[in-house]
Amino acid sequence: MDKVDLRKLASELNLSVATVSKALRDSYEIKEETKQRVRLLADKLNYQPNLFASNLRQGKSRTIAVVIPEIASNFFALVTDGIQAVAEKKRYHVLTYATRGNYENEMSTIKHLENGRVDGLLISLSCETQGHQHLNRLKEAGIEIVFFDRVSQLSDCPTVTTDDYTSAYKATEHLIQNKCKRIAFLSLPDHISINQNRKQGYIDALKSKNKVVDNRLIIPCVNEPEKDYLIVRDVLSRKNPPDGIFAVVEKLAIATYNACNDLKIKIPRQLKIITFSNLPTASLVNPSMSTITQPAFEMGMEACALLFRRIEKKYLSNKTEHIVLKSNLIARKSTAK
Amino acid sequence: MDKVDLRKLASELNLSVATVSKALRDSYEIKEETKQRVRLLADKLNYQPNLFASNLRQGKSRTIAVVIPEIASNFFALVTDGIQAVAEKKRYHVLTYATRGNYENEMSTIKHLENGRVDGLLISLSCETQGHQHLNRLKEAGIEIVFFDRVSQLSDCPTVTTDDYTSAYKATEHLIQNKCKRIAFLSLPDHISINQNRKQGYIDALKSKNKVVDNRLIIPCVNEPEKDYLIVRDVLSRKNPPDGIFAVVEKLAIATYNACNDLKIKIPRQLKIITFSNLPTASLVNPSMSTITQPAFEMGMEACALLFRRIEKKYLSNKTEHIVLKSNLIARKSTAK
DNA sequence: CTGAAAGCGCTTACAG
DNA sequence: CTGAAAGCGCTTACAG
Repeated sequence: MDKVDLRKLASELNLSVATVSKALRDSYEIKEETKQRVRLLADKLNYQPNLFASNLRQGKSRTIAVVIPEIASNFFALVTDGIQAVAEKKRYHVLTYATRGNYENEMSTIKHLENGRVDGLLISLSCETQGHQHLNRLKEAGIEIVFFDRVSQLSDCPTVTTDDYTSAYKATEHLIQNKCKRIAFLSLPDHISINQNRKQGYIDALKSKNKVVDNRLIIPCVNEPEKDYLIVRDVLSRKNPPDGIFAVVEKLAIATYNACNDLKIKIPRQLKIITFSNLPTASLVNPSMSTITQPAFEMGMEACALLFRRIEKKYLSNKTEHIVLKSNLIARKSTAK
Repeated sequence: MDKVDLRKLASELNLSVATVSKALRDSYEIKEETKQRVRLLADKLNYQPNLFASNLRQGKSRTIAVVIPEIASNFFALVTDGIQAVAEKKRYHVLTYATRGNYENEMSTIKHLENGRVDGLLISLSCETQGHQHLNRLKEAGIEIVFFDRVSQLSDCPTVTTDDYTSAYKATEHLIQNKCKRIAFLSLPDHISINQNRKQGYIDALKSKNKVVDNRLIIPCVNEPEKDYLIVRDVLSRKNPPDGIFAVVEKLAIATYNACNDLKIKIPRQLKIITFSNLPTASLVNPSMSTITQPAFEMGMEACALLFRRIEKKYLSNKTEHIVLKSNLIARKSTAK
């Protein structure tokens, strides 16, 4: 079975390649009867246009890239799912890249996107990301960028985030109300905006209750499972250990649960825990875990829809959209009095 | 800043486009000095070759597609992670498509891949998949296919799976040893090979212990969270309910936990549960969950490596590789006597 | 060692 | 309404 291309269709139909191409693109220039003949044969021979040829010619790709720190996380998996759902409807293809929280990876990935391979980029920054030259160059190359969750404050790109400051404030308040005196904030590396917002919410909530903000209770983790576990266990083994943990991501909460099991610390009696999380088993763990749950799937959909708005009508892009979605605080047993 | 293409480099360097292209591809035809001049300028101007042009010309894409039923599942997220890790090293791009367990989706996705957009496909079949014409056509188009986990018995493509029959046999045996008399097998829709292997393992284990296989204890779920929950709750509310549940995927186990909570059924006293699962919180749920854990990340790596072996040396492809990885049975409290 | 030329398979402005 | 021709940006067989 030879390859079916426009030339083949054209010769079988005694038409020119130009006419066949236009017919398949439903051009007003072509009469209905011809269009039908063309479509019929194209279907019969299962013609599939060569995307590289048409992308090259048209200068667009109907493809977007998604760059995330990791795939195997409930949050990012749900976001990606939401992105796919929207992209699929638009008949766009989705290239996914995991940076593993590594800045070098992120830079080289983005550099490889500069050749027009994609029309747009949805990105959640890796933990280590600091500079923005690589993203600026991409923008200059005419590729639309939308940040989600872990956004950059330095660029004027559109963003989709959740109300991290407010959620963190409420979560801290919740711990205080349930009698926590020494609340440890388990954080990711510091230059992530999301982390800064959450930390600020935590700090402001403490201040508003006239609690002293103790720097030793802001625990920077490193985003490596084993090391994070050791850091957490270390904190819980201190002479004057915390009686409340506010974890900025779910894997730190899991590390805390594991450390408590190993150290025989009772949750919530000796230690209360709340965390940002999209774990489907939050209500099933022992004890059930209080969470702030982000609308991850929705975030993916919103971010992708926003990206398409930008791709499809660039001329309107003088204003920069910032969408903020609400997270949900669900109190369970891990923070019970 | 205009676009930097070969022509631009060539004119700045007083060379021909052909020479520049060859220099960048490190051709033996070009002298070292010229190569260096070219590379220097290319770096300086941040030249990125247009992939559509070069793919069109060369007839390959350095891109693979991953088609999975869903992204937001620990298992598939881990597999995808493993795939990415290998693809990244080979400097390949990865297009991801989620079929949502829908056959139509799977067909149309695969049809769109027939145009040479990718060099290879890694696929785990959707629950509903039955026919194989769409995959056969893709093969005829010269695109290499590797199946993983949910494989097809009908094609002669290479596969990467786990030892599902054996694992299921052992899991059933484990339940019997812990005194279960009526073990319900919660299954996915039936035409998935993985499901058939797991079911056969279950049946054979029962037979080997001289237990009757009661068809009513093979419970087909439908792969929709709410409906599955209702099916499970219904089973547990029967007059003569099961005292053991063997779930073929983790979401059915989660449904079971939820149903037990609602119906006040005590695990493991009244009901024991074991499931195939990659949940990071299996040891933290209440009670901790006995699992058969598949090496998901490794499966992704193996499948991707196998695909590259096929892509890179098709001439050797007269034998079909089938890789089987070992799963791990981890007994926890949910199956304790 | 370098370059002119053809061609990958499309799309589209233009002519008829 | 149809078609001839140019061109998207590369790569490569061939000539010199």
